[in-house]
Amino acid sequence: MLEKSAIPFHEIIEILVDEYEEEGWWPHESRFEIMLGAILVQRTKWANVEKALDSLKKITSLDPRSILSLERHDLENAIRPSGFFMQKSERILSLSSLLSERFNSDSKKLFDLGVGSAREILMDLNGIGPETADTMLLYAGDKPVFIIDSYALRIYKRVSGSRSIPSIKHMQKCFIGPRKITAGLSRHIHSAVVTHCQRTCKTRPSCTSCMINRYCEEAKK
DNA sequence: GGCCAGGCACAGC
DNA sequence: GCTGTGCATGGC
Repeated sequence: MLEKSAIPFHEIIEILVDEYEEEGWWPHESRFEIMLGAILVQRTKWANVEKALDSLKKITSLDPRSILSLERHDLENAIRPSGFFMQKSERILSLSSLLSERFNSDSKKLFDLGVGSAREILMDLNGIGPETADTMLLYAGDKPVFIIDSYALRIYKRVSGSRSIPSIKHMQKCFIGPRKITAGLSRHIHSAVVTHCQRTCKTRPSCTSCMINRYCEEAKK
């Protein structure tokens, strides 16, 4: 009976993907900027991340060495709007040191090691967990990685009416369906899931206006 | 003024 | 292994 599911998840995801374009919702100018954004956005809204990135752009050239040359106080002040500024400045310095020392500040070299190795190296850094690592792999490394975040989990739980936490493999199977995972598909699914959860399937959901409510246990309540 | 936001680490069961 | 908690700011 384990992980048996009659819910047509990939049909649901198809609807969301059709509804929400992947309109460059993660703006960036470099791989490193994406990686910084992935740290800065932890438990924070993107609007606040933009403030932090804008401030950083004014005082650095947004590359690892330039970040490392900052006074700690200036780094903290720049990223203050994104919250948790002491933790996040520590995490940003760890990442910058890693890239500077082991990859000559070229993050592409890290991703060229492949998904498995790159993920392991990133997760060894304090403050980079599975979601942040996978976000970096997908958006900065252009790797075909499926991101499980709290939004994907929310949709899974509400649609299925299940309280238990499914395995990552199971969720991936549900969301991707029979298709082959590509970076492009994964980005599109991830952005659609996030957008849907921000606009409709919020902490307190607006089920009456939801385009997938006919599939959803939560909406039947 | 309370609640929430693209997590993670760490302590205590 | 799982659950609770601290981390901090900004916007509704």
